[in-house]
Amino acid sequence: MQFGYDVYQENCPTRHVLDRLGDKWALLILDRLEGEPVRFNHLRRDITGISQKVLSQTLKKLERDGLISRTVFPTVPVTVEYALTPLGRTLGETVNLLAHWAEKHMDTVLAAQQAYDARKP
Amino acid sequence: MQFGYDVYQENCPTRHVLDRLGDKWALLILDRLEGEPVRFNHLRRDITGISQKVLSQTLKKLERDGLISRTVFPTVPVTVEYALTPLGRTLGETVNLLAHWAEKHMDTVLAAQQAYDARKP
DNA sequence: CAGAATCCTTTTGGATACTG
DNA sequence: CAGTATCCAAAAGGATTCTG
Repeated sequence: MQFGYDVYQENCPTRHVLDRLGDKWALLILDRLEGEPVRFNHLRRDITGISQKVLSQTLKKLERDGLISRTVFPTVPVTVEYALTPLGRTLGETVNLLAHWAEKHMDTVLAAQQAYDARKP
Repeated sequence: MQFGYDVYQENCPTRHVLDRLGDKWALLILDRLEGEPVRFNHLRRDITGISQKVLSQTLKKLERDGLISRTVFPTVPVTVEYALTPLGRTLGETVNLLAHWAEKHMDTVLAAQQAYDARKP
């Protein structure tokens, strides 16, 4: 099955969704949130290389899309937990397939890259 | 199932693969190439909004990863066909699931966005 | 037809400092 | 702890021109 024709057109709502998924950090965050809820700085430590600014922005987008929830606990200092919503959980299963593909075919991709670079240096 | 722990670390090869998939155009191109091979300008016309430069760059990356093939026909003027490789075809199935998710849950996401914007104007 | 090259604008992202 | 605000460097992207 392919996308319907209109998905290739601009301003198609599905394109907006794909734009969001087409974010290297979003996929990693969604995957990380499977299992238990995770606090902000915990995410920041776990997902190496993401800056605090970009993490903050990405979480906000995912929350806006209804994929993750943000829960504030009135401790001192304040604690914030991020978790997948039911909607986010349905997407998580799909993301896992992507992750599984990546792990399974990673070696093949790397070999293809090296072959390509050898052909076109 | 989640990613292995190392996937969250920088310079993990799986991250490189996910970076490539985390490209809004790559997903659309992979999907469009299911079915028959497609020529450059045909892709350009079908995938509305992509510039010739970005299409060219994206195709090159996908070819380097071994996901698509590029075949040159010595016509005048020259004709170039892009198609999924067997490897690309295995990924295509996963991409379809993502596309299917997007089409199915698009309305829910849009509603979540409007609710979010209403809460935080 | 299928691009490469160039230029220039827009976006993105990192570093730093500050706040409830 | 969990961010926001600001400034600046880097990268991505569009428009245009040119070519085998």
